[in-house]
Amino acid sequence: MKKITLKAIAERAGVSVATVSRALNGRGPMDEATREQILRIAEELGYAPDMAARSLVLRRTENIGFLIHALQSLSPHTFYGEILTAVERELRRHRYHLHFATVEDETLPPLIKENRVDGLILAGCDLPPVLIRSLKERRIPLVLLDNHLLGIDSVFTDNVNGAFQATAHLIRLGHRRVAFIAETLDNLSFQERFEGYRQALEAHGLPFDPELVAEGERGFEGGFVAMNSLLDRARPTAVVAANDPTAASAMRAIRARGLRIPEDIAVVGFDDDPLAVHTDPPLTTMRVFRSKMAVLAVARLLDLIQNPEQPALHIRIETQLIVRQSCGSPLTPS
Amino acid sequence: MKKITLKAIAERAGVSVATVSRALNGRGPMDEATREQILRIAEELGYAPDMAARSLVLRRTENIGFLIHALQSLSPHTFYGEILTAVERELRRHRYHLHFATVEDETLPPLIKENRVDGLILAGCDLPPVLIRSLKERRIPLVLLDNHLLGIDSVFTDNVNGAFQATAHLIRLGHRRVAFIAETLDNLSFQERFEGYRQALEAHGLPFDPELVAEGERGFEGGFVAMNSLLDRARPTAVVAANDPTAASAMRAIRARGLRIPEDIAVVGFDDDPLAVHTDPPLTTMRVFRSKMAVLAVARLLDLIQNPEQPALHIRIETQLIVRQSCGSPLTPS
DNA sequence: GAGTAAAATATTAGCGTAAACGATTTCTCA
DNA sequence: TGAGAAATCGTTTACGCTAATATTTTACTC
Repeated sequence: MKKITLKAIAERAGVSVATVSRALNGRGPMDEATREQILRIAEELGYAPDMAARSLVLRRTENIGFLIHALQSLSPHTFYGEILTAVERELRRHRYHLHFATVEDETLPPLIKENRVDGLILAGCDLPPVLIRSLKERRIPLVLLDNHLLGIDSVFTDNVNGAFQATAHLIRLGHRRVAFIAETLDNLSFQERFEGYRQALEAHGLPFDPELVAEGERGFEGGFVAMNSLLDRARPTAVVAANDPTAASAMRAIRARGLRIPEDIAVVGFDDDPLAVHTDPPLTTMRVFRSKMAVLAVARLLDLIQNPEQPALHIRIETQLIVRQSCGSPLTPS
Repeated sequence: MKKITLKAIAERAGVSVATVSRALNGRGPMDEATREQILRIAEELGYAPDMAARSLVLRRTENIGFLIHALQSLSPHTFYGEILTAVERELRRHRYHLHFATVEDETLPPLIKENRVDGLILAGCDLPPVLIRSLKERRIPLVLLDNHLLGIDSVFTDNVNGAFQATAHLIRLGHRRVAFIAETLDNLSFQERFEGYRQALEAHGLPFDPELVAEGERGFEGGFVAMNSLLDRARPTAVVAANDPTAASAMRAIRARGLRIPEDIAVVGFDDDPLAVHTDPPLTTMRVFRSKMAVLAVARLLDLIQNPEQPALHIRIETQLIVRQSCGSPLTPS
């Protein structure tokens, strides 16, 4: 089966390749009859332009790179999986394609230098800023997703305000000793959520007690570790977890000590991960709009590709409190 | 910043572009001194071959397509996320790149006709066989991952034997009324697991009772629906779930009726999804080797690209029983 | 040191496409 | 009808690279 090229169509239609190219791309005035005939033949032969030839001459690939830190791939929550598929869906709608790549350090991934992509979506706040800066210097259009950095376009979740609301929810339910736990604070999102937690305490006139803050370790059981070390030294009546896996993990630590949720300790998570509905009791959490982030990031990136010289835009998306049973419902306070 | 091409290097080194190309690709005999000089200059200038030009002439892209049914992206379990990142890691090791695409129906995804990839990994058994066949007819090297079909290379999990073992585990613990639930049986993997369940019953001399089989619906709450409808008409002492999310969901249905796990009903899942450790009690399940599948599929695909005319290979990977607390431990039988 | 073999490098062609430019035909209107 | 404008289409070039072929340089033999 030989490759179907412009030439093949040209021969069949008895015209030159340029005419075929013009007909297919709709450039310049043309005789409607011949255009239709060419389109018909192209359809018949199942023609599709060779991407290599096309991008060689057009200097663009219609590929977008989706970059994520390799760390995240290990992370078992589906956060970036959902974002990835949402980004792909949106790109497909615009006839773009998605290159998926992970980076482990600060070295430039090969797809950049090799001109494999027209732009980049950098997902997550674990990508080293040094890498981001050096990508920016190469003047590749790029958008940060779920991350932000001065001078670079970004679409991200309002973590500070989200954590504020989560904490305020607990305070409204009457809690006075509210703890904060995270797998790690070596992560911008979690730091911001921590900040939101502190602001909420302050706004409600509650003292900040460092004893009520615990860090665990990276990985799925980070929340378990954090919660245990916290319970070893203090006894909060409520816990704000930096994300849902951490919360779920912490819930296991709480129950392992014979404490009840939410009666003894209320728990609120963050992200509205699918697992939130499966914990026992189902987890109250802050919903994060992954697919909305994806759509906005793609739109921004495509705009940036068309028109590169623009001031950086920072799009912040608010979160939404999803009340389940892990804090006691507002109707039946714990 | 102008693009760094072979020509630029050639001019700097005072040789022709062909020599530079040969030096970089290591083809043909060369003066060691000039080769080293060329390599040095290329390094200095940060040269990387333009992928479009390269693949235009070489007729290959060093891109692999990773295809998945759009349905799966909605599915919140991390199964294919882990596989995806494992595939990407393995491809990167071989200096290949990954194109991520989802399909919603049987139409050929554009990346095929446009020559964007050298080969395909088709992940999951939800991809329409019609589509798979038509891809095969285009003679694109491809490997099925977590799926199998006669005449097409595949790497997949031994679902039948896995479910057999899961069921046998329950029977060994003394259970006689063992149920089977799935989100849907409209899926090869789940059908095979169902088959393994039946075979285990038969092998242990237990009758097959259709009353003890329930299907739910696609989506995260499928297990909840299935378990409820099952409990409405029957009362098993143990349940085999087609996968972990289904099991987790079913556990909620069981507890919602005030029944205890594993004392009243034992539960075993499938996949060893990360969430298995977070359920209460932690879920006994069959471990599936995602990253092993990924590595094998990539190896097979790259081999197939180099040497297309080979008989199809079918690589089946066994599962492993992971005993947690949802069945009662073998040491403390329920 | 001439003749030849071998090694090293240069020249050329071509991959499939789009765009610039040029050539031809058709149309418009005085 | 004829001149110019407009429409239509063909030719050429360029994109950056590799492979095939041609040419030069070097090395070697007697």
